[in-house]
Order: sequence, then C-alpha cells, then structure tokens
Amino acid sequence: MIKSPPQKYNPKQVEEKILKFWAGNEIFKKSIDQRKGCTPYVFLEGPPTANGLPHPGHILTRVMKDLVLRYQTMNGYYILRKAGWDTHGLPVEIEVEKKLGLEDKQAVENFGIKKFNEECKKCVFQYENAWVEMTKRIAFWIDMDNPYITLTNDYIESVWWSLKQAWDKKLLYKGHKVVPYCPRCGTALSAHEISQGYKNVEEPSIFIKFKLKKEDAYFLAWTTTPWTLISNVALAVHPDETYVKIRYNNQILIFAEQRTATILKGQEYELLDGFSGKELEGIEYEPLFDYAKPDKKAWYVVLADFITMDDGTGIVHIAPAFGEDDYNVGKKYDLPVVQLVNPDGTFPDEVKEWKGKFVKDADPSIIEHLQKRGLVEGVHEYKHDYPFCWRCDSPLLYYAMESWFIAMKQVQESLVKNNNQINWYPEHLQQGRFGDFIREVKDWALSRKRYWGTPLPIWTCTDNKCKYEICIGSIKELRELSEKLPEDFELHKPFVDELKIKCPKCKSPMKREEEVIDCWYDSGSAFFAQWHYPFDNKEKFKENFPVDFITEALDQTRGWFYSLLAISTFLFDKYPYKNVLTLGLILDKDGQKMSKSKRNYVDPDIILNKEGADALRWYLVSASAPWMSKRFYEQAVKETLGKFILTFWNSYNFFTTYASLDKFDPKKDIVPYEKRNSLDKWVLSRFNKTIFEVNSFFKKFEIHKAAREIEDFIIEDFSNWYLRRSRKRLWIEEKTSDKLAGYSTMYDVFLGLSKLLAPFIPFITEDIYLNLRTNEMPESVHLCNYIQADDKKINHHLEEGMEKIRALVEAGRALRSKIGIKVRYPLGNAIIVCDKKIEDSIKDLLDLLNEEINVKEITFERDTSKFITKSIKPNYSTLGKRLKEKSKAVVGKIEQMDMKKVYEELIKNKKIVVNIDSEKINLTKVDFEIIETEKEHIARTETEHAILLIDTTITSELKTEGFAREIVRRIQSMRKELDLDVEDRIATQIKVDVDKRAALQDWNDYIKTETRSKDISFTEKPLGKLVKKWKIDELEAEIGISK
RNA sequence: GGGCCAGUAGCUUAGCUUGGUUGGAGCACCCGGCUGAUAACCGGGAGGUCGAGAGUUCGAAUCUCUCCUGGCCCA
Repeated sequence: MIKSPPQKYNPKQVEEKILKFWAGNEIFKKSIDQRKGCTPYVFLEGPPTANGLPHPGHILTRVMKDLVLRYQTMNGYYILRKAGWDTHGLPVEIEVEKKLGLEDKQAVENFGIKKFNEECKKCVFQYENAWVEMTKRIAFWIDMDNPYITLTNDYIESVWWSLKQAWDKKLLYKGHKVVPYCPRCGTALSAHEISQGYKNVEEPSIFIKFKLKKEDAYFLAWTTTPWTLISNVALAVHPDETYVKIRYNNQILIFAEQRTATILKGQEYELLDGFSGKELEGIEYEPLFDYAKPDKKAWYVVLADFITMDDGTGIVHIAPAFGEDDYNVGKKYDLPVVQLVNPDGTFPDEVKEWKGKFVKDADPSIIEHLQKRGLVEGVHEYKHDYPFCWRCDSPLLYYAMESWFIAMKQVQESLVKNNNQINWYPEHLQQGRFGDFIREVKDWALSRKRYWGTPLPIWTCTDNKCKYEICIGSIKELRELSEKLPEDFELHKPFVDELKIKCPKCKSPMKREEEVIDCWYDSGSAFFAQWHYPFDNKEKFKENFPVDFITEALDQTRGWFYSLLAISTFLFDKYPYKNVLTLGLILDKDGQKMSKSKRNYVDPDIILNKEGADALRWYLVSASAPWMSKRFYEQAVKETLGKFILTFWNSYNFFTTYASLDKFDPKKDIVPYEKRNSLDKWVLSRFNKTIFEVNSFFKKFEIHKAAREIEDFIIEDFSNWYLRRSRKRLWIEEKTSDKLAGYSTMYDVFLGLSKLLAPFIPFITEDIYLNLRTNEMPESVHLCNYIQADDKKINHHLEEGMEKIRALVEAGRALRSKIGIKVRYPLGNAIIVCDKKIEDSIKDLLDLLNEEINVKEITFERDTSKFITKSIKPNYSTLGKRLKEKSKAVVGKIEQMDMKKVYEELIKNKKIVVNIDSEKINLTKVDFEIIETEKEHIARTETEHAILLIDTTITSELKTEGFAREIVRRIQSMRKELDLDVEDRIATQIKVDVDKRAALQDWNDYIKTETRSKDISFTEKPLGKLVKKWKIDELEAEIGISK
C-alpha cells in the first residue's frame, strides 16, 4: 500500500535511511551479481592519490563515475567496479616529513628509511578511511573491499614485469639529462610535476662582461641565474645574426646588432666593427672564476640556433650542467660539464667564497662580487615564470642528472595512432591539448631519488670490469638470483637494496640502482597491474582490456590519461581505453581555483549534512557540461535543493497524500492507458519524450542536457501543469474512474521517474520507489532495468495542441489581468478565432482553458467579424504626399462617405474611385488606415495561432458564483490556519448580508464539497473553533469553523 | 612567450554546429493575481554596448581577424 511520507523533506534523514537499506540488503553487490553473464562494460578507476582529504573536485569525479556506471548497469551491462588506491610517491613522503619534522633527505636517512616507509604506509591508510567515508556518503558504488593498491607486492611485481618489457625492448635507458630538480626534496621532477608549480617571479638579471683573451674587448652576455656563472664554460652566439663591436663609455663591447637600441637606449656610442655570429666561433675569453678545473677545452665562443633576439644581448652564457639547451650545445662541442653545485642546492667547498650557501640565495652576493671587479654592465629586475616544487615550494634548479628514462620518442608514432582510436569527450582534446602533447612527446624521466615508491628493479654488477646490468621482472627471478629471499617480505626500500644478488655473468655482488620510480607509472599500470597480470588472471585481463570508460578531471590529461596510453602503447601497442570523459575543474564562488592557501575551500561535509548528497549530485551534473569548469558553493546547492529536489518531493508528496487517502492500489486500480483523459495522455507523451531525450544525450555524455531535460519535465510539465490541472480530479470524494485514471498516470510517472533519475539521485529515487513498488518488482530501484521510451505513447498532435492551449491560457490570464476582472469571478463566454486545424488540435483540451481563465463556455469562430468592427480612416500623410493640393478636396469627399461601406468596397474591388472636378482619382489600401474596434464587453488578445475574445459581461449569477468562491477561499485559508488534515471534516457557520445569503443558498453544495464541510449554517453570530471577519470587496462576512 | 577552453541581465545559464522575425529561461527585485499548490504557482514590469574593436554579409550573439579578461596546459 502506498504510504504518505512526512511532509517535510529531510535530506540527511532519508539518505541515511537509504544507506542502511542498501547495506542491510547488499543492494550494491546484487546490482553487479544480477548482471553476471551480460555484456561487460569495463570501467577503470583512476586511483585517488592518498595524499590528503577529498575535496569538491574529487566529489565531482566520483559522482560522474557513479552516474555513468549506474546508468550502464541499469541498461544491462556487467560492470566490475574495482576500487583503487594510489599510495606511492612524493606527496605521501612530504606529508610524513611534515608530520615527523624531517627537513630534508639527510634527516630522512638519519631517521631510517625502514621506519620512514612504515610511516608512509600508515599515512596512506589513514587517508583511505576519509575517502571510504566520503565515497559511501555520496553513494559512489565501488568495490572498496577488493581494491587494487599500488604498494602491494602483487601490484609492484606487475609493474616490474612491465619495466622488464621496456628493458627487453631497449626502451629503458640511463641518461644524463638536464632536469628540473628540487634541491630540498633531492629529486628530479617529471614534466607533469613541474607544470604544477610555475610562478611569476621578479629576479635580478645582469649584463655581464667576459674579457676576450687576445684583445682588450668584452663579450656582453645576459643571465637571470648569476649562480650558474660559476660553472660557465662557454658563450654562445647565433650563427646567422649580426654582431657589432662598439666603443661605449671608454670600453669595447661585443653583442648582437639587433639589441643595441634596447641595451643602450639612445646613449652615445661609436660603431667599430660588425660580423656574423659564425665569424666569432672559437674566440677565447677569460673565465670569470677559477674554481672550476675542467678536463676539456673550455671558455670560447660556440654557435647555437636556439638564441633569440627577444631579450638579452644575443650572447648566451653556457653552463651545460644547468640547462637543457646548454647541455645539448655542450655535447656538440664536447665541452666539459662543470657542476659546481651540491645535490642539496648549495655550493661545494671548491667555491670558497660561497661554500655551503644555497645557490639562489647567493645571487646578490655574486652580483656584488662581480660589480667590484667591474664586470657588470647593469642589473635589472626581470619578471618571468619560474618553476617551483609543486609540493615543498622550493625554487627548482635545472640540473644535469643521471636518470632513467623510457624512450617514449621511439614509440611516438604508435602513441599518435592509438590516440586516434580513442573517443574523447570533449572531442577537441584528442587533437588539441593531448594530441599536441604526444606529437611532441619527450622521453619519460622515470626514476626518482626518493624512498617511498616502487623500486627500480635494475641491478648493476659491482665488478668494475663486468658492470653487467640486469632488470628483474618478477619475484621468481628475484628469488633465483638472490642469496636468500625470506618468506615474508615487502618489495620496498630498504629491503630490496639489502638483498644479496649475484651477477649472473661473473658472480660478483650486484647493487641495485637506488631510485624508485615515478608514481604516475604506478597508476598508469593499473589496467594490467590491478589484475596482477601476467602472473594471475590472464583471462580476466583479456576480458577487461581495453577498458570501455574512464573519467577524471582535466588536469589528468597529461597525467593519468597519458601514462595509461604511454604504458599500454609500449607494452601492447594498443589504446588502453575506448572512451575518456574529461571533467572540468571545480572553482570557488568567484571562479577562482580552490586552494588551501586562499581558504576558498568548501567543506563538502557541511553540504552533505544540510542539503544532502542528491542535491549535491544534481547540482554537479546539471550546472554545466561535464567538461566545463563549475563554481561550487553552498548557496548553489541550496538552490538546487529548493528548485528541483523539493519540487520533485512535494509533487510526490501531493500524489501520495491523496493516493493513500483513497487507498489507491496499483495492483487493482490501474486504469488502462486507453481510458485515461487527454491530460493524462499528454503528460505520458511528454514523459516518454523526455526518456528518449535523456538516453540520446547520455550517449554523447551531454549529461547536463539530460539532467535539464528531466528537470524541465518535472517542474514545468509535470508539477506546474499536469498536477496543477489534476488537482480538482483528486479533490472529489468518490473514487471515480477519472480520479483513478489520474492516480494511475501519476503512479506511472513517479515509478518511471524513480528509474529515470536513479543514476542521478540514487537516494530520493530509492525512497520513492520503495513506497511505490509492488511485490513483483525488484527490491531496489537500482536493481531495475533502465526505463526506455514507449514510442506508442508519444503523441505529437496532442503535444502541439497542449502547447497551443497553454499559450491561450497565458494570453487569457494576461488579458484578465489587463481588464481587471479577478480570475476568481467567472465570466460567461470566450471565443477562439482560428482555423479548423487549430480547432481540431485543441478542442479536446478546452476544459483546461475553461478552468484556467474561469469562463463558462468557449466557442470557436473562423473570423472576428461578429465581435470586432473594422473601419477605416484616410491616411492623411500618404494622401498629402501623393495628391498635394488636391488632397484637401479628396479628404473632404471621403469624410462625407459611410466608412463601413468604403471599407467593404475597398476589400471587394481593391480600389475606390473619387470624382473631383470630373477627374477620377483611384484610392487603394495604402491611402487608408484600418481601425479595428472591439464591440462592447469584448476583450481581445492573441497568440501565435489564434485570437482569444472574452465577453466581459458580469451577470448577477456570475457575481454570486464569484462570491461563493471568495467564501470558499476564506474557509480554506482558515482550515490551513487550524492545521487541519486534508480529510478532516468541519462545521461551518457564515454571516453575510440577507440578500447575499439567499443567493449563496444555491451554492451551498459547492461550498460544502470544496471545503469538506459537514454542514453550513447561516447565522447572525457564527461560532466555531476559529471565527474570522472578512472584508470581500465592498461586502463583509464573518465565518466560523470547527472540526 | 605559445596552445586549448570560456566570457550573454546583479547571479546561474539557453541560443553559436547550419547567420535570418523582437536574444529565451531560472534565481533575486517591483506591481498585480491565484492557492488545501511546494523552499509554490500565474500575469505584468524593470534589468542586455551578447567581453572590446574591426571585417565578411542585404543581415552577425552565431562566421573571420585582432585585442582584453579568466581558467587550464605547455615553455
């Protein structure tokens, strides 16, 4: 039996009740199990990085994942929903360092790597709990009991296997490369890591002079990083640019001709000579410092193409250890790599002047030193973007480091080919941002000189003659090569470093490369490593590769989306996912990025407790296209709750209140579709159209459009029109078949909506479904099949008719408002003037118009002639223009004529002939203005398809009926004031003027029914629980009611 | 510095693919009405240089270019 729920909707209460219901009945598990054997739809969970508490952005991703998966599950797909946790990496280490107060790598090592990694592991699981709670609360159904976790031996073993594949394909190599390096964290950063930390900073830049060896002249160079001057080994010029030698301020300087204007800013100088960059090649100069003792020839001019004339002097100082371009030039000229900086970013002992000082901090002092020696030509503050460590905020240094790489450039063509097989949403990312990235792909700097991560499984023989290198791809191999592998072990530092491995070639001990790997590689391996492939689950992997669907936020484009494709490409030469939905970022109320430092961060828990998960979910999916950024603030969710969720709930509440009162039984009382009225059929047509639209929008991931389609249907069509117009049907006390038809329709729509909306707002839909379901139906809405549109119920003719009726209602109400007769007072007749086609499309729906504009009768006419007088008057301005001085006479003639006859003649003959002094003048339509006048008591308005006329005559009967409605309205508001239940009956006493009393007698029954009064008595002194005096226009009334 | 995405009423947004009546809603605001109809509903009003400028066209929110602002990505 349908029950009437509480009047007021309490999101938290309902949602917690539903959470219990799901848990108690294992609904999530059943939703998967019942699809066993069905076509799989493979989803891969992008593992959250467990480096902090979840924020609104994470909620969006999880809501969107859940929405799509619920939708597909209901559509009959079998979806495994394995959760995953990304557990390694620098973020975790930073968190632990903070907690333990460890300031740098040395402190970590003093603390002990074993203990440190244990702390990291604990830290990860501490955050996991917060994530699990949030995930459950927003109803993201994912199997968190059997997640893949990147720190497990199984997972690491799979990752090792994949690295061995790369090794065997000669894609894994050790290189020297200039990489952005964080001196504090003591590690190189990957491209996607640096990108997160660019800041616009102002730094000193200096013009610095290098004295030529064989001449009393100087090369003028420019740099923003004075500390690299210590390691300078060359100067570079562009081979094709022109350089000049000038005398300025009693010294001779050499630099690019193009830069003279900027550098000298109009000051006087003498041009001595000019040459191309090529001619300068090989010229030697004196080093600025003597700290470096290079083993190769250094300090001369080299040529390089990368030099621009945009800033500086056209002469660039080269320190191969500290710049990618510098390094490449250095390789070409076989320059020495002078690296006078310690790994922690301080100067070594050789640099006596600044030893132990952090290089960036030494800049001012270096400048001062050079100034004293007269080698600085100018110092300027220079604004530019400089990379900072995304975690610890230290300025990064470019640093030539030994590092392991995956040679992605070698598989670049495959990357492009595989990317072209993927469906990107939105599409522009495929060839745009992502396409650009892989077309210019760089080798993947894989290794990290850190502690908490997947160890790089490469061992090198310690014998200097042998130096054999191996890559271990499984635990089995490890066991075979190591002296003694205990039963219980963890594939982490420091355990793997302490293993005694013997060189397969010379039997000398081997030593592991100390690094761990980039944690992006961990998560990018998820598509096979989650199955412990290839050691286990070979079949399962096959079934689940490539995956059908992944979705993450935009910032993952070059993160996880890339690492998956990269690894899948070199392992299997195949795309790892078929569809990728990229989500927009979550911004604050003012469109700013959410960040902890700005404190513009919204705590999702507050919203979950106040507005609830459904309102939150609905806001996130309906606000804008999935890939557009969204502003997130409580007020927005609050409005969603009020506008949508509560409208939905209150309509439902309205239906159940009456349905339970009448004991409506969906098993027995359902009226067949054919026997329902036009309004019922109309709303079912609209509903099925909505279902159709939702499904087609879903296919394109235009989820916001699907959501808005439903919202429009519920608010406009269903609540504001269908239910409003159905109210009267339910108010009748007998169980009429029309009333049952109404209940049946509402039942169909609510049951249908609970399914249609289940993937979007899983709580409220479940609550509604559980109340409406019969025993034969599945025990949860989430175990139902998704609702499909019934084409047979879509009736375009009816929908068009309703549109016209609603337009007439709108116009009619505006008209009544204009003529100032309250809608409460009925009027006699309304006339619709339209053609036969329009009449046919609306005649079945006329009752709705009758009630809405409150008229007794509506009739159709083909033209307005009965109600409107058409007449004409001369158009003085056109006549005057055309006839000049004759016009006066013509006008005089016309004014004597009967205008009605003139009009008729004009319509008939299209012209009128006027005789002026024997001259015949032809007058046509343009010479007249047509005037339309409504006849007395007729008000007129029009819509696109029809003209609506209302007879405004108020007879005394009509006046009395209006008065009766006034009385009813007063009694109803008194009932409300007494907080009576809908079914409560009352006794009513009324005092009105004697003559009104007589007239009202005729409306006795009407008032009784409308107000559920047992009886009505007219007295001089009304009594009751509530007695009120009313002034109705000019009349006074006193009413008393009691239960 | 380069690339991509976006900019429409105080706020949230539709329309842009494929140029064509007067740029459509919702929230908030003002006036009126209606109500056993809800955090309502109905009618009316006010509120828009469609980010700016130029171009193409008979006609531009829509197409093209330049610029500005914001976001993201890259350097």
